[in-house]
Amino acid sequence: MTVQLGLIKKDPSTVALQTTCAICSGFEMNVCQSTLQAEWAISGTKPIPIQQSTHIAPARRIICRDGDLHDAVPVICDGWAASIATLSDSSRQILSILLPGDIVSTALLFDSRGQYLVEAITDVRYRIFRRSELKPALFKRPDLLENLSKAWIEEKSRADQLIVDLGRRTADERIARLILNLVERLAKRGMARGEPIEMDFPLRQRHIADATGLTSVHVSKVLSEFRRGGLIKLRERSLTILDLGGFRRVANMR
Amino acid sequence: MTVQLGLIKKDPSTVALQTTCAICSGFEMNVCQSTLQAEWAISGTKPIPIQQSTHIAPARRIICRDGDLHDAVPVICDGWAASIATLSDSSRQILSILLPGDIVSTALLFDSRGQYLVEAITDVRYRIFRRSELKPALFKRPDLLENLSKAWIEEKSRADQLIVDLGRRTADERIARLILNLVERLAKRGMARGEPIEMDFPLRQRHIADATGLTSVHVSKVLSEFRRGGLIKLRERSLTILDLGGFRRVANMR
DNA sequence: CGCTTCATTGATCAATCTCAACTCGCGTGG
DNA sequence: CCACGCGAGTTGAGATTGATCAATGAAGCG
Repeated sequence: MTVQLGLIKKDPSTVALQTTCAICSGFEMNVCQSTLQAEWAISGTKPIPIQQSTHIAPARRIICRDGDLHDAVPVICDGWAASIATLSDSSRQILSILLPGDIVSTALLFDSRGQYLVEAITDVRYRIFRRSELKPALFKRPDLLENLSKAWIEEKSRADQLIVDLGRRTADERIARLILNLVERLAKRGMARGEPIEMDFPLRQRHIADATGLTSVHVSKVLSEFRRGGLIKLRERSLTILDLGGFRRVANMR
Repeated sequence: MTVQLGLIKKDPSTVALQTTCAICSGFEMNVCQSTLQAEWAISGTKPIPIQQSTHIAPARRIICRDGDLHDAVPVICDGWAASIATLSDSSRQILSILLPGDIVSTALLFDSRGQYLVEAITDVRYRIFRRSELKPALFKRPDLLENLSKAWIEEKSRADQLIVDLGRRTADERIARLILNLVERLAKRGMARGEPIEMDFPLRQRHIADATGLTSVHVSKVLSEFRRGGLIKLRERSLTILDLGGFRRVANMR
């Protein structure tokens, strides 16, 4: 599907699209079809025609690996995914958990050197843009570039944070911080509500282990510990932070 | 000191400047005064006047911390430095070891949110550019932007690599990989020569520990192990890789 | 409904940390 | 010139964290 000047047919899922694309434009590149359309209506600026395609992947499916990224820049519209580095002994390290509105990696806008793969955690809807079109558009539009730089700083800052966590923190801290970071990111997207805070939490303990550099056995023990301490409730893919103060203390202390 | 149209007075250290700036322009932003001058001569393109100042810091001195970065983008001209995150218990994690030609962080070109400090490892000569001038220049010059994107991809890829190392590798592997990464980066700069490969290596074991998420006590033991195994020679701030194949094997295995 | 993946728990093991003592080289101030 | 203190490095003993192995039950999925 190619988008020209924002002229798009409505389809039955319009409402859902608008919801998630509203999230998306707040966080990322403003290049999505719906966004461009809206922008055109508001500002009168002529949107740049960017070829894009929408895809759906079921949970646990690989969305893309090295070879797939020659000209593709994927953006998560809906669902959770993870970018994962795999080692020769088949152990895995999650580099980043991708939430709706996240571009898989800002570096992909410029080059395709990715030593990792992207895997769906839940069912995922995502779009693929073509770098060969997106990149020139960026260079022409300082406002898009400004958005990009924000996404990039955010991405790098999270990577640095992860380095510190993996290098210098205990299992308890790593897990608590992973969860709190996700809570924060979800809250920004309106995906965490209530008092006490509550949200969908589709991560398996395997994912938590892969993200924190631990084994899933140990993750299970630590989570049980958290539950016993009345800090969180976590079951049936749903998470409640029962004692935010206490949990924060576990996450930051040392 | 402000550079206007590449008109600069020669000074006694011109030769040294040219040497390191040749390295620098190969790796980073091409905004340095010497580079701009040379570029002007070659291409006839009018260099952009960028205000910049040269500084010197002795080993172990902090080059900048959070607050210093409001409008400053430092680039290492000469010597080794490290960007370091410090935790509340005063333990430290090195995010990146900075070699001549490295910009401290490409994210600094867009924003000053840095939760870390930059510390000189050896005596360091560095330049500070002003973001308020550099950033607009970037947006006007696609070629500079292209250079920037390369530096950024490189930076992010190294960060991702470090995440995997800290999350999934043993002490031996982490240390060997740190050293091999440095060897590679130094070689690109012409700072590692010979057969077997030999180079200046000013890192203290403390730095290695801070970079690999280990304690310096354990680093000492692992290095002794490497020495006993005839893999490396490391003394008096000088490193020789005696058995490159064997050392690579230690670094990559699992 | 049968199979795979996920989660829990206990026992044991291994990697790394912590603590401590000692050496060495270096720079500083008396 | 010497004494001193400090940071860096080495080494050993013992403590701790988290990994590995194994067994079991529950949950998700075709």
